Amino acid sequence: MPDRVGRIVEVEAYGDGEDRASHARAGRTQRTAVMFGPSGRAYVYLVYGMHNCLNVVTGVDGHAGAVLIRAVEPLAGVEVMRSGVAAARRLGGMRARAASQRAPAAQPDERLAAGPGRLCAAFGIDRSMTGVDLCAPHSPLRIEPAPASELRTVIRTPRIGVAYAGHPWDTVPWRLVVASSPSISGPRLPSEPG
DNA sequence: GCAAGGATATCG
DNA sequence: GATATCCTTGCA
Repeated sequence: MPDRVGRIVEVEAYGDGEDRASHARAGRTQRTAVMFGPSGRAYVYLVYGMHNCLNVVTGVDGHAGAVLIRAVEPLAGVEVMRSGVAAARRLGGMRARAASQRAPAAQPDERLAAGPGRLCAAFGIDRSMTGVDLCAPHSPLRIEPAPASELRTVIRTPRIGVAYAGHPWDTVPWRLVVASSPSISGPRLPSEPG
């Protein structure tokens, strides 16, 4: 029985070298090698020097592809998640908090993993997880299909934080969101696609 | 609105 | 070997 369980409520798809927003745009490098391997493996990278982001490798072996997990709705193990998030914030926010003398704002349970960096902190995911088989029964990190009774309506939007990639990569609707979830990232949901 | 933070890809 | 850049976050 895993100590932490959550429902994935927000993802983004990233392609191969054609996709200017994908890490695979530079071709196969040491960092992105796993993106070119068999699907179902984890690809974890560090962004902005402090946040880990979890991806699931997709596509045919030999071709790059990944799905970034952007938000998870906690279902079990909330206390463990909370301690993980608190620990990550101690590392990142020491200076700012020392200046303000204030305790960090409390996070409601449903927001603990609302964001790619936060879900990694909540689940204790870092780059050492890269290569883990997310489909294997005994992996430390697993993704399983939800029961039919828990299926949710999903909408599509453009991806977040990829303006640098330019047209059309900053507008392709490759972000999939469970709009009804309180655990999605960002201040609020963009307008639904027409 | 913006700084923090470190690995990475790219250049010289 | 140096440096611009980045699939973010939390505080001002």
